[in-house]
Amino acid sequence: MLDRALTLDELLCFALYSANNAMGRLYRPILARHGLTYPQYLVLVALWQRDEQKVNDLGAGLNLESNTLTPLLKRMETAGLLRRRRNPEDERSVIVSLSEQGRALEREAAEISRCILEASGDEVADLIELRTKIQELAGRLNRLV
Amino acid sequence: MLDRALTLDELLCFALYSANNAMGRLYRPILARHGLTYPQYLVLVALWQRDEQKVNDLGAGLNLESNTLTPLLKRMETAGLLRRRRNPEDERSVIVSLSEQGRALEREAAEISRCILEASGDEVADLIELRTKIQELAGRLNRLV
DNA sequence: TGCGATTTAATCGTGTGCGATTTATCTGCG
DNA sequence: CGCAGATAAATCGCACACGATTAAATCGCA
Repeated sequence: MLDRALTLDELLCFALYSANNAMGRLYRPILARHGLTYPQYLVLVALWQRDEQKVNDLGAGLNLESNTLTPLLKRMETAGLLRRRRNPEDERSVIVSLSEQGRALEREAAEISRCILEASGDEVADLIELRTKIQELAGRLNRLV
Repeated sequence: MLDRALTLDELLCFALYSANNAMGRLYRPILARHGLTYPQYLVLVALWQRDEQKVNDLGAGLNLESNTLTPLLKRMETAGLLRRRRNPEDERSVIVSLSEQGRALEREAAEISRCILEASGDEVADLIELRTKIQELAGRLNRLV
């Protein structure tokens, strides 16, 4: 089956790719006003949720590894958003914690997510259902890797 | 409303980001066997659908601009997947066309998309509905930019 | 106790995405 | 005809993602 040619519009992967790029383009100018990039914002969300996480903990939450996180966290440290220090209990790991500046941004985050929510659609229940479906998909895909 | 802290799992944007990354990780080793990256594969899908497209046409289909496409297409040309030539009718534009090698990969693409389909879920109708919802979201977001 | 295996970050190279700008070509209007 | 404005691609710089590898610290077992 499915011998005929594929089209972009038939590909679930392209729908995801395109929606993710579009979301990034929407967030970028809003986040730029706070000196943030999109992945940096996600790191902050993770830290607002729970401060003092090891790099691996952040990676587990974000599905990223140190090859991506280390340089990203270094840039955020340079920007004064967080601090990185070796875990005294186990010098292999590094503990990431919010700076005052990083914590302060949380108060503006509600505003940001409201902007995005409005842009995403009008029916909140539909968005939640969509989010759940996408999370399930991500879960299935991640389980294969 | 929504004064309390956000969590990653509540963010539609993170669901998208995470699912898109996971999809990329799934595709990467499969595509690597054919010497392709994920965006390069999408370019090929667009060209299989319609050969001889201008850079802007590809960009309209993929929601990308020349700053992304030009280097990507140059790498694909170097790899022998396609050819780029100035439009004789209008030397401003560049026409991208498949090489024999690029065309040949289409036959293996059905195999690739079957792999991904199996990984994505078991109920095809559900996947199609999800894809449609994501496309609608992408459409709404893109319309704002 | 000692030392190989494991764990954790960091490093490196490649390929995107994209805002901003530049270069080349064409169009249309006086 | 000539030239300002528009259009198309290319260029540049920066920040991801990620496979592969490395370096440092800890663990576990003989």
